[in-house]
Formats: sequence, structure tokens, C-alpha cells
Amino acid sequence: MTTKEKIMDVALHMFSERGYEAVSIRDICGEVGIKESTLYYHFKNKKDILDSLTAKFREHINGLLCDVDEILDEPLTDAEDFIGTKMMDKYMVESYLFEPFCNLMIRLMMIEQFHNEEIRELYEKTMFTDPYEIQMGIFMRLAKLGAFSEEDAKWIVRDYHAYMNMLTYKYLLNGELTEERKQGYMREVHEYMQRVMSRG
Amino acid sequence: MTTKEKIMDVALHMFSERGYEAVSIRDICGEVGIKESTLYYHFKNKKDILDSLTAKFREHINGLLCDVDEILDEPLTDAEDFIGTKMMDKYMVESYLFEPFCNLMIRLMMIEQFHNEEIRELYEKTMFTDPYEIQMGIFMRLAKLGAFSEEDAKWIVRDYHAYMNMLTYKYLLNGELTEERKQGYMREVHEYMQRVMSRG
DNA sequence: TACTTCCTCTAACAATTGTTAGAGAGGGCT
DNA sequence: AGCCCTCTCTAACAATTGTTAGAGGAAGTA
Repeated sequence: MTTKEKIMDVALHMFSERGYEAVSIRDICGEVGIKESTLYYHFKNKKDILDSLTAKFREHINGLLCDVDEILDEPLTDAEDFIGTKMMDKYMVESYLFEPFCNLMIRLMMIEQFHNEEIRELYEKTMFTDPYEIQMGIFMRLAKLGAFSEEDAKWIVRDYHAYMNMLTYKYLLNGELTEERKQGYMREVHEYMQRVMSRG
Repeated sequence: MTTKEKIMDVALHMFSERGYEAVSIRDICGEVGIKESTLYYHFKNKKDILDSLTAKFREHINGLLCDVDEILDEPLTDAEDFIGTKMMDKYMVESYLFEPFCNLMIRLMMIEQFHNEEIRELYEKTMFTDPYEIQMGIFMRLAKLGAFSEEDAKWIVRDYHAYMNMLTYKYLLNGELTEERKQGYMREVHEYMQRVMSRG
């Protein structure tokens, strides 16, 4: 890992735990093992570190969105398998909510959304707007398979989306990122999904 | 309004918008129109201001909880009127979420939950644990009136709770506290409630 | 009048913050 | 050898932070 990468790594860990303002340049440098002026060789600002992190996150997200779009374009198949395995588990959980870098970025955004307009927008997009749109796409597919009417689907998506937010808050917010928590999260998601499918 | 009250008022407005750390003693004093040393006559610390605010909030909340408990002990009556009017509108909305002081305190807690353990607990209690318990009480009453089974009620409460959290986030988080927003919030709550009642 | 209590002021304090100028060390190129 | 580029260091800077000592004025009481 280069010095620059090390700085970003340490900064992300600290920012996501204490918040951007509460972490000083000296905190970061102390942990990395460099002097402050060295940091300023790699980044022009304190804010530049944060910007580099959000830029990296944006790239990661864009990659994920492309993958998801491809999957949603695949021909229709058995409903439950489609939702349960491919979409939620692989992408939403493995590659996003519980993927180490994204996980820390989400925590960071949760904190900084109140202090930083740009981050508020990014958080809104990546945690609300985008997932909602994807979930809408999924449930419309399910409606086409005859699980429920398209009109019902719209309400079901809203309920589902609200419930996922609650779970995300519950499992992501505080505490370490353990395999246990991930399993607990996935179990609750599946449980909810089953209830939805038997409701329509 | 005494100087002490003025300090708390200004501090709450500033804290709830920018966060505790981002507001300096000088910011508060400048707005109130006093010198820093005067503030330290009324409060021993910067943190003492925050503590006084949370103490005041705790008292307010305790009063509300007593009122709600009394209502939940009243004999059963027509379901829809009970829920729609008395409980949600009067207490949850008028005396809590959209009551000026509580509204700012909630915003403050939303921000500070990440920087302050005590506030995290208070936020968890007043926005999740307590409301969930109250909502459970309400839906159990509705179940007794025959709207749905007690087993179904447990799931319905979870869905309802998740949905309310989403609405609260949507309507409380950013922007001013206008009558319009309040009406919008109440409309969505009623809309959801009607859906629930026609679902069981 | 003299004394006390309540409240506010002036003026500073030490600590921490983000940031910078400038020097030096090491490696590769001519 | 001499030169340049990349990276790191020492050592400071100005600004802002929370906080305090001590003086002064106004009001009420003796």
C-alpha cells in the first residue's frame, strides 16, 4: 500500500467512527506514521482527503449499478430465486452494505450528511433514491410474473423500502462489521421477503 | 426570557442546524448579545448547555408518556377514530414531532447520536423504543376490536413502525418546520393507516 | 451610608487546529 | 560527477477554540 492509500485508509476508518471534524490531521498522521507536511504532499487539503474518498466511492457505486442494470435486463425466471439469491444477497449485501469499504463510507455519510451538502446528496442517492428505483424494478418484474398486481406492487415497494431502511439502520449503524451481523441482516431480509410473497 | 433561557434557545437552534462541535461559545454569545464570560456565569461548561437541553427534553417526554399511558388505559372505542385523531395527530405530531422545541431536539439528536453516547441512547429511546412500544399497544387494542389477529398485529406493527421512521426522516430532517410539511406528513400517515386497516 | 448579591464586562490564558516554507535524503538519468 | 524528481522531514505560522481571573455596576438590605 502506498503512503497515499494508507492515508485514505486510516482517514476513512477514523472519519467513519468519529466524524470528519473530530479527526485532526495530526490524528491521521500519527496513525499512519508520517509528519503532517508529508500528508500535504499527497493531499492539498484536509477536505481533499474526504473528496478523494467520495470519488472512490462514486466509482465503486457506478460499477455496481451497471451490474445491477444488466441483471434486471435478463429474461424473467423463477421469482423467488431471482430476488433472494442474485439481487439482494450478492449485490445489496455482499458488494455494498457489508463490503468493507462501502460499509465504512456509508457510516461516514450517515454522520457527515448533516455537515456537508455534497455528502447529503450522495447519501440520499446511494441509500434511498437508487435502491428505491432498483427495488421498484424488481417488484415490477415480480408483478409481471403474477405474484401481485402492478398497482399493489407500488405500495409493496414503499413498505419494503421502509423496512430495509430500518434493518440497515439497525445492523449497520453501531458496532463492528461481523459475519454474525451480516447473517442476522440477511435472515431478516429473507423473512420479510417471504411475508411479502405470501401476502399478494 | 431570562439570559439563561435565551442562551439555551439560541444554542438549541444552532446545535440543531450545525451540530454541537461546529458551534462555538462565541457564536452563541454573539447571537445572544453577551460576552463569553457571562455565559460561563450561567453554565459551567459548553457541555453543560447541551446537558441542560437534554434534561429539559427528558422532562417534556416524560409528561407526554404519562398522557399517552392514560389514553391507552381508556376503555375501547371505535378503532379508526381512536387511532387517527387522538393518538397520532395530537401526541405524536402536535406535541412531539412538530412541537417546536422537540422538533429541534430531535434534529439535534439525529446529528449528535454519532458523537455522544448519552444522546445516542436518548435518541434510540425517544424515536424507536418508546414509539414502538406505544404503537404495539395501539395495534393490540385494534386486534382486540377484531381488525386483525394478534399474531398479524405484531408484523403490522413492525411494518408500520418502519414506515413511520421513513416518513419522519423524510419530513423532519431537512428544511424548515412549516405547516405545509406538517400537513403533508399527516396526510401520508392517514393514507398508510387506511391501507393497514383494509389489509387485515 | 456601607455591605452583599446578582449579573455583566475587559482582557487575557493555554491548547489545538489546518497549513506552509524550506531543507535534506535517496534513486535514476545524462 | 552533476542534475532532477519524488518523497519526507523540522519547525514554525496564524487563527480559533474553551475557559478563567478579576473588576465594575446595579439593586436590595442593614
